[in-house]
Amino acid sequence: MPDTLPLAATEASPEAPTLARRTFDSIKSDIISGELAQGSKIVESDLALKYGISRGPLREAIHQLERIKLVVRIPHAGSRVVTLDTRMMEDIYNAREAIEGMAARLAARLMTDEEIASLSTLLDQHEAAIGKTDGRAYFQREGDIDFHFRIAAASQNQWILEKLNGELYQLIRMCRHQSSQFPARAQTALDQHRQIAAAIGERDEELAELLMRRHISGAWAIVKTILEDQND
Amino acid sequence: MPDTLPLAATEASPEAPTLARRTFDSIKSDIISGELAQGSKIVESDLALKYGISRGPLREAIHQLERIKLVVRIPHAGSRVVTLDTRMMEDIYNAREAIEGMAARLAARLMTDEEIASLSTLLDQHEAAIGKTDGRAYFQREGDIDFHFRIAAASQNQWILEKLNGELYQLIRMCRHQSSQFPARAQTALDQHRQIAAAIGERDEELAELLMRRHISGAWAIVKTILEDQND
DNA sequence: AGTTAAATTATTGTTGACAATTATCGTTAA
DNA sequence: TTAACGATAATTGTCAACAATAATTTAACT
Repeated sequence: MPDTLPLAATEASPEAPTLARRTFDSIKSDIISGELAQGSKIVESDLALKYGISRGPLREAIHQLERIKLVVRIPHAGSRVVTLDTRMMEDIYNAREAIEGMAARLAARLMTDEEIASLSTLLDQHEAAIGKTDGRAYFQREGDIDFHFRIAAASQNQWILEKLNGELYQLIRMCRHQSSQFPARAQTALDQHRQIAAAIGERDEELAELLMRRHISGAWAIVKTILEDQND
Repeated sequence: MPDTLPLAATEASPEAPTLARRTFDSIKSDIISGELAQGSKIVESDLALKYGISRGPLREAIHQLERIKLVVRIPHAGSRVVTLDTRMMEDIYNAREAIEGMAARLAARLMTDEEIASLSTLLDQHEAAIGKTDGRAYFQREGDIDFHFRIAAASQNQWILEKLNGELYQLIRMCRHQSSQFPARAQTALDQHRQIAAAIGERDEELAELLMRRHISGAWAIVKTILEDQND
């Protein structure tokens, strides 16, 4: 029996099973979008009021946010929204390079031929999108993450998938979303994605890992200059 | 001012600032030691009674345990102690190989000469310990993890350090602690540690990463056979 | 007897009040 | 004027009761 509920249900019916979880999602997107400013103090009672819930589930949501590093918490002293400095982002990108390199290696080993074909289709779509929207489109940036997500999923490594999707990508989204400048390197990225996909298609684990690592460290080099320019 | 507190303080004064945190530590060691069996159900009220606290902080402790994967939790359905199957441990070791390889690379770049000398001293101590105690103790006393921890710390990458020390090493400890057999490859491990330390001393990032990865994937090959033997 | 449905129980999710801790601000003294 | 001290306020940590959900048992019916 499909749950074809009336529109009102969208608001009323949870979608997510628990209050804490819904609140977690809300605050998360508020932080990533910048609605909750970096470094701003989080007062439990205030936020509980704002989201219309009690402090219990709100606390739980904050703990989950701390887990994925969107919030830093100090016992008895409260919590603040994370501030993304260059140092932290370098840690993130270095870790990402290592993990996602391994993911690419595993993907080259484990992806089915159908999945590889589907990945190629995805890149075609991205290419079309770039042509239409002049490359800088918001869609493309999420499209970038689409590609990386597929590889992470194909690695069949739960730990890696969870860390990439649940933590690192969130922070990178936040960093991108709040950076004033956007690099227009959509075509470059797409070319590299194609090379990586090709290496996976050849089942060349070594090359897939190498290319992925190079792709990511190259991205970091650019992000780094942007971050450093901003701090002047 | 060193905190040379009297013995009584160890018991009476918290050491950890919050109840939830202390309970987290307690349950964690109970799980790692096997006192709380793998796969056993966790009932909040029972544990709250057992540890003499209310459900609030206990819930918080359980959430933290879920974060480091010692507990799996399903909304509205309760939580259980994790069960370490071969599949999960393979994920862990693959992730560890990637991350700790990167840590070794960064360590080769960033370690001071003093730290390198100190690392060498540590390995001397381990060698002495092996001679005395017939090798098995190297793993049991967790000297092995000491070495790896130093490298993780020397990477100066907070994310990597936190994931290794807070998550992966815990799971590996648990796996070792609850495995009936112990591989007596202390001398082999020590030799490999020496090679890694040497590469770091030479500031050879490439080699340090390579050797670390080989060291870890070698360890996994052994752990894997043990796990598979156990499941018969 | 087996299967489904209702009622009961057990367990988790949520709430508001209370306790403990930390930060803030004004006062006093050097 | 500044530094240290103490009182006050703000905020987090903890608790016990209540509500909602899921699991279990019982009962009825085919």
